[in-house]
Amino acid sequence: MNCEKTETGVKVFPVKDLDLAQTLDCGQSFRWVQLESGGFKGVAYGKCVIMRLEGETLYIENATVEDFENIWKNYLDLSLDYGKIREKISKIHPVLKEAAKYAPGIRILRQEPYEALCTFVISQNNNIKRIKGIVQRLCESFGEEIADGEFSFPTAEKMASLTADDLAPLRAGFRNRYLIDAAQKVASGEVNLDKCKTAPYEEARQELMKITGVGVKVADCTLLFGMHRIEAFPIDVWMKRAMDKLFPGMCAEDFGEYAGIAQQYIFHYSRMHPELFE
DNA sequence: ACCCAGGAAATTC
DNA sequence: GAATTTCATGGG
Repeated sequence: MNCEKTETGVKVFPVKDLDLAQTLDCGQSFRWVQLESGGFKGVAYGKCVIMRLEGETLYIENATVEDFENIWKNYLDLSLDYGKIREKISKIHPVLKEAAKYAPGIRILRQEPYEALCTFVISQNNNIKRIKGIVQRLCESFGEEIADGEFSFPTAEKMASLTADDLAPLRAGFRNRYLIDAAQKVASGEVNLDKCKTAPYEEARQELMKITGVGVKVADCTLLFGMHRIEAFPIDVWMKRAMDKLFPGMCAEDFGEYAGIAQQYIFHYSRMHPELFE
């Protein structure tokens, strides 16, 4: 895979097994918006870029070759061979094979751990459209303006200096105090996010669950999308329906070391086929 | 008016 | 301890 400078950003070729809509707008990150041009604009790691894919050429506007190597290559998980993984997990179950074939361009993003934690705390008993609005207001209110009208995700330290009432304008409701608790425990070191990247899975889960407002599902999503623990298998309402109907008798462990990737294929497939569950 | 939303805490049985 | 209710907010 080669990355070279263009007039306004970088150009990367070849990029396989990537579909930007399937990856950036499928409920793992809540900060990307699709422009009329078709490109996706978003902020991660304090940088704002616009991505677009033409065949197997990925263009990232407002990025340098250095940023690509240090941030975006990692963010999009481009070092992992998803084609090979898809082939492997397709042998587990015919419906999984079908789901993987349906959206082969899904990748698991490597988001910032604290951002993943907060956005999935916000996600509970909520819908994706509203989650995006709350996250947007959170960044505009308490993040740093890194470009004209573009804001980074606020730090745990910044949020730890606030009270739940300060978050009222976000309209996140009962989740406000959960966010403050998360910020305080991360900022103080009571919850160690770095440890969650390498600790045994159940231990990492318990570490996150020290936070009020973090249960098994939010912990699993944080581990999958913020710490790249691809063995995680978050079960939300869609996944529960899918497991009951499409994979009766199976559990997370049956999906193996790439369970998280399988989960994303199944989640997306299920959301695109609601009629399966009527 | 009623139900649901990538759930979890608080309360009740 | 397991099952049920409540928690803000917005959209359909």
